[in-house]
Amino acid sequence: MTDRNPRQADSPDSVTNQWPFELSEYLKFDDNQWLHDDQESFVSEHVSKQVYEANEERDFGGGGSYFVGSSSRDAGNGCEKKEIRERVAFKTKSEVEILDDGYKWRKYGKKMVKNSPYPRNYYRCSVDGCPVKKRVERDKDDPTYVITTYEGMHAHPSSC
DNA sequence: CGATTTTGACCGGCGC
DNA sequence: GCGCCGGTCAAAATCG
Repeated sequence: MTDRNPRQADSPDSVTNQWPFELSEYLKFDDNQWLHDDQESFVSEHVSKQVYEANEERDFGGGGSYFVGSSSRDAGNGCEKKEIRERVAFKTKSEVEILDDGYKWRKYGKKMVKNSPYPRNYYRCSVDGCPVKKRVERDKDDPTYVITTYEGMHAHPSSC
């Protein structure tokens, strides 16, 4: 890595905090199956309508953020310690896919997707006990956009 | 020196 | 049964 933002890795306060980006859209699915064949079209359309001011300078400025959530089938369960697989898809406009959200990520794989001429990067939380995984992929239609998919919740202290 | 990255290969699941 | 796809791990190399 070249430079890591001076953000804290696991602070009791920052964990509950939100990302430095501006979340505008928020979608929620149960057993979402996003990222399919024609899914790309619906994403493009959705994101297209979400325009914002040009705030990106060198980091990402945030703004057009797309979000897709899944899992959560049992109602009345906010904090579980089982294998909760929360999927959070995030579309952000940035040139770099290494968006530092406050955690340390260790890349563990790169794969080429058929739908996109760009490779997909697989990241994982370097913190021990953190089953959180991150998937970063570039948009096929808009290379300026990066789709970050978070999987799982941080198992850091002060989380529940 | 340690941590992290990189590429390739391997594995499991699913489809046909 | 085989092929394909996606995902993960591994070893080695590199950076700070």
